[in-house]
Amino acid sequence: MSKNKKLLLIDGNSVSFRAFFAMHNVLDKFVNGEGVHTNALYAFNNMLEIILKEEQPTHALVAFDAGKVTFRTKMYDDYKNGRSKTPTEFTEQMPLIQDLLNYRGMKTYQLPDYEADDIIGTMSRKAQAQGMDVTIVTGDRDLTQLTTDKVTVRVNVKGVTETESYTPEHVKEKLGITPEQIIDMKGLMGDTSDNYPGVEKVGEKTAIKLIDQYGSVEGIYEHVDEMKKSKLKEHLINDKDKAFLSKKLATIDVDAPVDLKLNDLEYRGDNQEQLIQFYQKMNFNSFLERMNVPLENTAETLADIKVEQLNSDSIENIVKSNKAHTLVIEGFGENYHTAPITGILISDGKNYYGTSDVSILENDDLKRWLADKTKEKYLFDNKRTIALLHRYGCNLNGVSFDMLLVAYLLDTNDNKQDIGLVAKNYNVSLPTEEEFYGKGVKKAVPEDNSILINFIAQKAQVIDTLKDKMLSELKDNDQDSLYDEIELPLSIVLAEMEIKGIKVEVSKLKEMENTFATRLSEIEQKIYQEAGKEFNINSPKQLGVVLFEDLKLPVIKKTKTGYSTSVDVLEKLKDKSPVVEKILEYRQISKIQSTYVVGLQKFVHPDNKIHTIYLQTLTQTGRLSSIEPNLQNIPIRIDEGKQIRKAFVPQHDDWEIFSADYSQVELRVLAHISGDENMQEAFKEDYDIHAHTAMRIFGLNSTDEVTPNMRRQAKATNFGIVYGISDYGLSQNIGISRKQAATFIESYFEQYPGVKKYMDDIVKYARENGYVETIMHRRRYLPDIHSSNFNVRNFAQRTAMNTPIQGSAADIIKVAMINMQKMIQRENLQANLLLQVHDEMIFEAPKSEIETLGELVPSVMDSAVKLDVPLKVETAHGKTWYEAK
DNA sequence: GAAGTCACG
DNA sequence: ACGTACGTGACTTCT
Repeated sequence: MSKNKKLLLIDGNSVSFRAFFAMHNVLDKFVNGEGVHTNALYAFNNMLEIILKEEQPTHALVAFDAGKVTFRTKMYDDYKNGRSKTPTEFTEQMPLIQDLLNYRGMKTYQLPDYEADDIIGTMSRKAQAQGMDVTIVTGDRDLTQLTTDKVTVRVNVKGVTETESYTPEHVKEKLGITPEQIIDMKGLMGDTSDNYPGVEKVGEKTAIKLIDQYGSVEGIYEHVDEMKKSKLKEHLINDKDKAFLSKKLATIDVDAPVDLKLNDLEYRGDNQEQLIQFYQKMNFNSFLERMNVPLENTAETLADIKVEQLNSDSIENIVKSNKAHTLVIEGFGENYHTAPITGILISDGKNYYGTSDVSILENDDLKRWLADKTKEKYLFDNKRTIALLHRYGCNLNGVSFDMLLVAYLLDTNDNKQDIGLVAKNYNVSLPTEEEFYGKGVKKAVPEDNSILINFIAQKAQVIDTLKDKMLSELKDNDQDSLYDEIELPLSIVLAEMEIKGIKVEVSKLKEMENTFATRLSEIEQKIYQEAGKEFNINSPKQLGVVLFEDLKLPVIKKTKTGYSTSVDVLEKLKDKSPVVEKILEYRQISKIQSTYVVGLQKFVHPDNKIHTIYLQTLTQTGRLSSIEPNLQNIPIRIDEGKQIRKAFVPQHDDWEIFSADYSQVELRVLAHISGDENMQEAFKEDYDIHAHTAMRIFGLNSTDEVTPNMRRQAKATNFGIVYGISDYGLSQNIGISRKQAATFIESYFEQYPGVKKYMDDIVKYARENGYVETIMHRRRYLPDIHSSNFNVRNFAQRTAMNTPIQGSAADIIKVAMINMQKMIQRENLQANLLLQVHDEMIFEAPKSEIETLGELVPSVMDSAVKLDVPLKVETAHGKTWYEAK
């Protein structure tokens, strides 16, 4: 017996729309030869590949909406009104999607006056009546009302390649109602995106409760008089007409005049020849590869690169050439401060010279060429390359193209330090580091040397191939000066900081290790006594049992896996049992001990210094991050932890540590970009900003009346604003009620109306453009701003508010770092910039230079950029990092 | 490798 | 009605 027939129905409009936003961040990378965008087309096809493989349909249909006017708009004028207009980058792709479906052998259909839903509903019932199985694919959850034993609805989640399958059981499980009752639910709650009302104050939860009790909208109104007097009852009665209208609007027509026969929908697969031509026109290399079509310009040719030996003869050619060269210095191992160089490759785009004999780096001509800033070079990861070469006694200058930096600026999600991954985004195939070297225990350099050299030659070719395209994208985004004047010069500054390193007194750490060890075992014994047994205090699981089962303390918060034992919980239990305080103390000390006192020692090199690695291309906002070890989170807030800073010292006796930090930089940035006059005035007059805020939001006449508690609350509110405020978040942070927090926020926005306007405008900007920007045009794409999920969307909105603030502050200090390094050279100082911690710079310098730095550093920092408010800088110095604060 | 916790701005 | 602050990295436990 042959397998059962299966009909695949796709909601063309909703899936295309989701496909568009799923790949919105790569919009400009997906353009065909005629300048038409292809991102939605590409994502749609990806989805098709997966669905066709999984479903193996015998019949298929893709339904589209016919136009703006439908029987629903005739019923209700405002149906789907007020939607923001569809971007032209999207509409221009719709004909292409139709073409694609045609070549893939799938029937498409639309019907005047009806929406795609109705076509799908009607055909699903026809197919079901003939005993066929049906799968519906859509981005619209409302279609789950069509679910039956024979009909499965797959709704796109997170982009289009993943779906959630709805069967009647799954609907029941998720919502607690039957598929048929979904229209009752929609009738009661309405739909904001389709713009119909429902009953006031009734959302999903209330709607489901009512349906559970009365079965349907009709059932509810039969019994509405019996209901207890309540606001809900009033709303139900007032909005009765709306409920019935909305139910009608939500109902998919399963009997639309569709003139299609099931036989017309038989699916016979791709029209290979036309599809290949189409893919070629769209530059869809990855799909071509999957069809085993040889490509003109990628993998096959890359593998065939002829590499000549890099030796003194070839170096002669390189040195006398005036062409730009691509440079690959391959290191093996994660941390490039210790990793050996395993291969070197230089190419002028035509000839490839490579070797794994590192002694070539002793060649003076090569050394001179590398250091010559008039010899232009392209590479991937400037900072890493400088650091690797430095350990082999070579300097590097003249780099104009760093593919890693450019990729990150174009899209902060391209932040993996892996050229293979970046290449993939441009449809160029190159193995990733993991694919080439393997992972885990299998990770190794290939025994056959020529394989390695060939790999790094491929890297060089990819850099060369993509350079012009990436640089022109950069220009289109107006990001060329961010790259030329900030990120590229910064990569050199950071390399110098990492290479210089900061000196650490290991003896000091050893001393602390002993003290803390004794103290820890003392606390440990006391905790065991109180608990009445020995257990692993570091295990949240075991600790949870002791606190909440043995000692029966009240459970404040739960995690996915059990009881929460985090600080805020323990703080609330402090007065319930003396053991809680000891546990807090134990946690604090043991954190300091393991992460810092013991942890840092592992990173001290033979030169008695720690050489961190700054990740310049990781964060979504433009900040740096620091790893192996992280020197941006050395304790300061509590004194026991702050002691760690006594181990950080200058590299010479008679030198000091000097630190300089921006005061309130993020709020100043906010005052600048929001243009809020009241906040700008506060900074121009150099008021205490938190006290000033307190005075305003508490309606006082002068800052003299501000109590410390008011100032604390105002400070928290200022932070909250920067983070993209929510009343709940603020209430949790300062321990007030949610209502009070809401009042704070409300009066905050009254006092700083410009800030309110900024928050509204930036979210709107993100919705319209798909990204937000800093003052230096650093971009962050926010595809989630269009999410139908409330939480996901809200998170994206807060991010839209926060990123320009945090990111612009990051821009500012980056400029200051570059200018500072120039200043040190110009003034011929011995001082070294060692660390950056987001809003501060830490230097070491001879004592004799401290006074000069005290003048120079603040002036360089506060003039880094010109804002509408002044920047303020505070400095300190001392024998150790501890004292320089 | 995920989850929980906690260090920093 | 929904469930929260923004951005990071490292250590420990446990599956």
